[in-house]
Amino acid sequence: MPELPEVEVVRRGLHAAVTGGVVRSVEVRDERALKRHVGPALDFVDRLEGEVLGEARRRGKFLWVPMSGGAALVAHLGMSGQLLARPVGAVDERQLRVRIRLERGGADRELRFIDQRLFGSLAIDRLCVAGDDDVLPTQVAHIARDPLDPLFDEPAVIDRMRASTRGVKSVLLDQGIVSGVGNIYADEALWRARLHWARPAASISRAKVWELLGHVRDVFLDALAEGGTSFDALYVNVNGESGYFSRSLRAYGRAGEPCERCGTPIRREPFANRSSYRCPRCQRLR
DNA sequence: AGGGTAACCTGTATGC
DNA sequence: TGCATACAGGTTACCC
Repeated sequence: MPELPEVEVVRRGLHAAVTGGVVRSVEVRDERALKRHVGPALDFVDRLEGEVLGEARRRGKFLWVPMSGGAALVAHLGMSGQLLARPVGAVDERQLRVRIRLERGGADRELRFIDQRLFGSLAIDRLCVAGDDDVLPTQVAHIARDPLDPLFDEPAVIDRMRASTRGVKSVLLDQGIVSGVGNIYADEALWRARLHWARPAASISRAKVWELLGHVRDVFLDALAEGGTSFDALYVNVNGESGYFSRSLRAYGRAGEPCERCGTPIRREPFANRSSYRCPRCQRLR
């Protein structure tokens, strides 16, 4: 569920809530929430306890918090993951999977990982130096920079996208080419660019792909300004608050509603075991 | 190479 | 009320 804007909202919240905290204890209530951790739950707990948490970082949809010992606490929210900063003693959420008790400035609080569907997970991972001198957790090394990254190499990404004969949406969702885009924002950017999701990327002009990436960046920034997209209580920031960008969606989830440009009803179509939404008039194949 | 599919999970909405 | 089905923001593996 959470795509770049939602994950970035969480990252900013983590910065305010946990940076500088010392891990006092860790409770793993469901080991399935450690899917990305190499090793048993006990190892996860041992490597986390006593560490001082640094400043939260993000690449694409991955989050991590560097720790004093040199490793990092890595999080991916999957479809339904949440990271919440809660006071000690607050009532446990139904899907609370991992509880991390922190001490900061003499006060205790909890960083909680909640995940309904368990496609997200936490892990302790070591940091490595990736291609361009970037320090990343090893499991994040294959993730490309996102369009909001100051070092995003736009001409190189345009080349890579146009080197593919795949459908343009499939390329947008490929986190190894451009990261942070998921099903919602792919459909929104394609609507803004008037492109059909199945259009082969290689058939789109350089200028048009450049425009498309501009729309991806714009829709990310628009969503960020609204606190992200929440359809229900599944996506919330670290304080448990929803975002409001769902009001501004123009394609995603709007099947049957008139396109804001031309009035034609938005259509839902099967795509890669999920759904794509497009305007059948503005976003044609040829 | 890249598409289709399934697997990993739980919860909600809908229809009968 | 119950039951069956479809669907949901992601990622990865495997099979053609």
